[in-house]
Amino acid sequence: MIFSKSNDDDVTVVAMLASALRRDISFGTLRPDQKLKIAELRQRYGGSNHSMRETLRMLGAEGLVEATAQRGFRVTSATQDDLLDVMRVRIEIERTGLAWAIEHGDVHWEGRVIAAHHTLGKSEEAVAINPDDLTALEWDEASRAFFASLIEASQSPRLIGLQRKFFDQSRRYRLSLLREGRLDFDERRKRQKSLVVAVLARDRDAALDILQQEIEAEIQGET
Amino acid sequence: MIFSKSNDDDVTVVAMLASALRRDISFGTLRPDQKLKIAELRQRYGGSNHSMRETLRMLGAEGLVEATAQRGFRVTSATQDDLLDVMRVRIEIERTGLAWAIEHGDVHWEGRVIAAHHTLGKSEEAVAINPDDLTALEWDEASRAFFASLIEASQSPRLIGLQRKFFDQSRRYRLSLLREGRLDFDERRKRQKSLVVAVLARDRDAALDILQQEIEAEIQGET
DNA sequence: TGAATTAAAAATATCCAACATTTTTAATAA
DNA sequence: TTATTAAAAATGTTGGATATTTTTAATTCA
Repeated sequence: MIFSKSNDDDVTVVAMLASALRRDISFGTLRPDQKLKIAELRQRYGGSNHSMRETLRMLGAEGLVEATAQRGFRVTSATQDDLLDVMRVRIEIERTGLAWAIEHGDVHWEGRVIAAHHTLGKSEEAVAINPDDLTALEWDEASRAFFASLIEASQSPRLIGLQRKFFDQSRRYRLSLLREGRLDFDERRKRQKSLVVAVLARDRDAALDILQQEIEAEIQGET
Repeated sequence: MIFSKSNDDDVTVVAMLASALRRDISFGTLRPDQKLKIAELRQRYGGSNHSMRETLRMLGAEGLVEATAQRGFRVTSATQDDLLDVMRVRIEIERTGLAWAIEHGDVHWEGRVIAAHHTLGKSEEAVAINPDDLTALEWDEASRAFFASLIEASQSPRLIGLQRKFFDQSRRYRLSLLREGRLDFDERRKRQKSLVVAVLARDRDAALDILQQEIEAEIQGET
């Protein structure tokens, strides 16, 4: 068949529950530290108790939820320290990944970076004007895809997985920055542009530097 | 009470199953790529189908097992490429962690490093003489504790978690090296010694360099 | 009054049994 | 031999039941 589900994400009940919960944690509908009682969650999202437990275990693995033996699950707490930790680690992971990608990447990789950058540009414009939930999610995904494209050629499955994981973990903070209008889209556009230029010029040090700045711009503890 | 279980590892059925499976994957009793059928596993390890599924999800998160929708679970395959990937990532993670620890660590941290090094020394002697399964596991744990002590003062929970995760993922390869007698305990002892010296001297560059060598010594694709 | 104890309620962690769906294997036909 | 089809096996999911543990509320006693 020509058409097929692009991802495995919604084929199983557990996968569906997982994405619903992920979304609600990202938007803060399920707040940090909130107790996640199986019975309540089932009422809200459906699924059997086992499916729900399995789902929570998955989210636990992703770092969105924390499990304590005999005491169930709760949304991972969001503190300034946690934000700092995730961003510092992101910087190290992504710097390493980009360095390796610049070393190994070929011209097709460059093409994919350019494409992802183009898509991201459109999304940034859209979300700057109208930051509603749907637009925000699309923007976040475009952003993820752009960063992912950068290290795609790193040839390290683990590094790529880590990038995704921590990008997902930082989503709550990022969407919160967006909601509060604390993102400088003008600066972002300039940085992203010069990042792509540096990458295409294979100017490793410059590229790593700009990448780090772009990530650091998401920290902004207090204005 | 004075005595209490030191870890949450065995309080729940799932946790018990997880450690049993982890052990058997490490030793290769459950071989790479082996299909993990729920029914068979239950016969062998006990537990209900749900507990077993939950366990496999956990191990999936740890990277020891891979899950495919509708097609169940299998032991993560072990290839030369995979070994290289995990070791390269370990090097980056642990270098970063040690750099941060050297920056932040205090004298108590130094003490813990020395203690862990001492314990490791004893274990290395023991396993060099008699590498049976139990001794091997104790040695591996002492080794883990030593590496962990190095980055303990990094002040990054995520980095510490990643170190553990990838150390665990590389256990299969490491135990296999040990079994085949391809570890140079003399070299290891010297490196570990000088690593501790460099750490205590806060000689960052030297320490990172030796740490990297120590990890690389575990790669040894072909003799 | 306030701390400690006890009893009741809620929630977690399990298990068993059953079924629909999907994948894999074996048998049969072209 | 290759395709097709039928049977078997395995996965994913559900509902209901139960022991254990944690949390909450009520009660007692110093």
